[in-house]
Amino acid sequence: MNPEAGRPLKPPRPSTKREITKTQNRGLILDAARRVFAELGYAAATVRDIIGATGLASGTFYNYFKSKEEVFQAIRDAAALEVRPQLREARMKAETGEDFIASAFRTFFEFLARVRTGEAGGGNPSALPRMRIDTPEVVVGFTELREDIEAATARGILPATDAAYLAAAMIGVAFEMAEEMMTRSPPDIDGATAFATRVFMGGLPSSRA
Amino acid sequence: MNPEAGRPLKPPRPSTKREITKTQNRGLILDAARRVFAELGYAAATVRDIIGATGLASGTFYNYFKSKEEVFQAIRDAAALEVRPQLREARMKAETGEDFIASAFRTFFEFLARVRTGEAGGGNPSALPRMRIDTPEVVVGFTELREDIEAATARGILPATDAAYLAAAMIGVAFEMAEEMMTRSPPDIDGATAFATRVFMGGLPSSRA
Amino acid sequence: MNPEAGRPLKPPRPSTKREITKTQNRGLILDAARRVFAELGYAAATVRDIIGATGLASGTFYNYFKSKEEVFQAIRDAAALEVRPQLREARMKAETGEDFIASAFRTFFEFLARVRTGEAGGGNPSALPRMRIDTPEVVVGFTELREDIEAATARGILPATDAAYLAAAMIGVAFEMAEEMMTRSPPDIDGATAFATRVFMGGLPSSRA
Amino acid sequence: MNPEAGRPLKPPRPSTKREITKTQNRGLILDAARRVFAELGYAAATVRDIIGATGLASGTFYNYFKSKEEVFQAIRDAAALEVRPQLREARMKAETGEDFIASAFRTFFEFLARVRTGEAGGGNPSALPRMRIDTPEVVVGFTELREDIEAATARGILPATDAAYLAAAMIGVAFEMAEEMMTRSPPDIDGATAFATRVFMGGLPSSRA
DNA sequence: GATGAATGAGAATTCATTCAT
DNA sequence: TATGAATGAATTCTCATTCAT
Repeated sequence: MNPEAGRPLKPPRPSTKREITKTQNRGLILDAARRVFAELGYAAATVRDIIGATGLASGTFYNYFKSKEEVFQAIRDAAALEVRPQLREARMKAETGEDFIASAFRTFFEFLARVRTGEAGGGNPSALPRMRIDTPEVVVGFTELREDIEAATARGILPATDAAYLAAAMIGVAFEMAEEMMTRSPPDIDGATAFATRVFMGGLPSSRA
Repeated sequence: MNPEAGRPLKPPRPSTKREITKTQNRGLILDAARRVFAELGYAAATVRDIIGATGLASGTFYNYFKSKEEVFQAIRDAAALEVRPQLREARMKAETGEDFIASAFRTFFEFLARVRTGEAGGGNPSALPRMRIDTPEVVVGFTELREDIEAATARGILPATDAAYLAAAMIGVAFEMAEEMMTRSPPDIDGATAFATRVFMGGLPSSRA
Repeated sequence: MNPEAGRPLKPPRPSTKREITKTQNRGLILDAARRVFAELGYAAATVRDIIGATGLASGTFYNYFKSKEEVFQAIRDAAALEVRPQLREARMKAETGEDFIASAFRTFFEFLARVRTGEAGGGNPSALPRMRIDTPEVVVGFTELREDIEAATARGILPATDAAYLAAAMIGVAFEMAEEMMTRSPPDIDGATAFATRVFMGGLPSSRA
Repeated sequence: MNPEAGRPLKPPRPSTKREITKTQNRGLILDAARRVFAELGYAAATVRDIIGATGLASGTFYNYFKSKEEVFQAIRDAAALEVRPQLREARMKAETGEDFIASAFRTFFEFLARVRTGEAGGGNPSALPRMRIDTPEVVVGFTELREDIEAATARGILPATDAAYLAAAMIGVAFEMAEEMMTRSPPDIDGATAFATRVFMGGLPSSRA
């Protein structure tokens, strides 16, 4: 199922005593899985890949997780736990539509930038050098952003056009721009946020600037 | 990568009954692969899945394609062959920015609507976003649209903002909205086109209309 | 079963009318098989390989032979038919042991030289650049030489030592020297014959010359 | 070709019960492979055959070797490790040509006798010569003997005839006679050595003795 | 006969998962 | 709890052979 790419992911060799305090093995596995999912995507990643990136024995994996899917969910949940407070805060402070949109995009961009640095990207058989959509973090970002938008539309902060289309459009912009943003170094969070916000507040940005 | 470079460009039109069956089988495999990729995604799909969806014997697959990747490329190439002229025409005729954007979106939406009918849908093991990004047709749509946008920006029809961000934003909108659009029946090509165009021409639709 | 080597064997494209007089297809197949066996050896060669080297359709093969083994036997029989008269003649003329040995070696060397020119040799997984032992011609050569020796021993032309050991030794010398001989161009039939004969007539050659 | 170049040269001696089993399994596979190669020849042998002769699960094979070829090499390397010192010793001690030749043959015969016990024998689909040339041990024996002869010729112990022909002749004799020798029980090492030596020291044995 | 696509048994290889240590 | 070898089902791919044209 995985003939496609070399697996450059090196297991971080545990050396200090501190790392030997294992029951952080769970953490080790989660970290490895994050890297593997980011590089290969959920579907193409194998449990083997994760174990390999872990440096642990294969059996150990099953002391913590029953399957690849369970790791995926654990990462997703952890990520969700992390973003949610931030989003809630942004949501609270937003008074105007522009405010709301800006902070929604910013939160999404910041979250991804934090969580997805050091990503490899290569190795896809179909030569898609694209950000992986099936990564736990992205799924979380998606979900939260979508909820965010829907809530705002419901609350009247965003105008009540076709809500589904609006959510789709915003998510699409967020996702695709995130990828473009990540190619710039350092990740251009401010620029991306401004651009995206302006699209939704007034059409093509330069028709204003 | 193309060992048969010296062959006649036009494949000889199938005339005998045998050749017709052969062409049909190739099409059978391509169709099956389209369905399987759409349902499972490229990475999760197995050659077996494709063969199974085909009704043919396993060996027959290898009479036509060397691997899963080769089918993918064949589908992508066929799709590209189909959209490219349409996009070029839209690009040529567009005189204003609005024109350009509207027809780019419309072409993309129409193309996807045509190509994605008969899609299966469910069956995902984890709660992954249901939209497959790694489907050959989508890749083609992406590439072509991006080129389109960049050309238009270069020609001055579109204002010179950050072209990469603009391309990303449009692609994101197109991609995500297409998904939403496909859930409505019949596919709401007109509505989706209008909505997307208005976003890029004037910000949130209802803030104007 | 054959992942190992590229198959450089080109099907000789039939072009002239004369070659189209097919029922020499049998000959075509035999020739192709000879080449394939020489390059890959009997065990590693596949029917596919032979068909490929033939330029014919796969089904055609089965109009002439039931299997790889049948082709092998056909080649072997044809070869045997060809050497036997020569060997008989040499056998008849030989009056002394030296005569006999010399002509036995010479006949063997000549036969192989004639039949095995243009051999490729490469491509073995275990990097054995050795003459193939499991080639129909070699089998024939073996068999005939062995019979020859045994007959001569029986007739008293050769001294009655351990006949089995003698046969083995002569065959070994013949076979291994044949390989060495074939590496020289043109094949050094005279030298090889002289050398081999002298070994058996007086020990290490230079202890005489 | 050796990605693990940095590991300690001495593999840690198996101490735990697990490691012992592992070493045993490796040995099991090697032994099975030896038997299978001897019976079927390298080319005709399948990984499946080896696994089958092993009693292990199919996957287990791949815990030890990547392919049929790798097993072959492992056997060959092990065999080479075993003969080389013996041949070197024989080479060193030899003072006369007769000495040299006798001990070269003896070493080779002894080696083969030791290594080829437990061979299965029959089962060949076609009337191929029963001696497998493509068995790892035979390849090693060949290589080592050839080197041996060449060195001796260079040192002047053997007369300076055509060294390549001499090597070929000796190897042929050794190889073919070994086969004959093995059919006698117990393997007639002394007789074979004496016969072979006498051939090279004085021509056909009985013309002298 | 000649053709060459279809067939499906079988070979190579990978992988999630178990379990004795 | 950690280990990592063993397992065997699942997968990819090859090949001899058949058969409609």
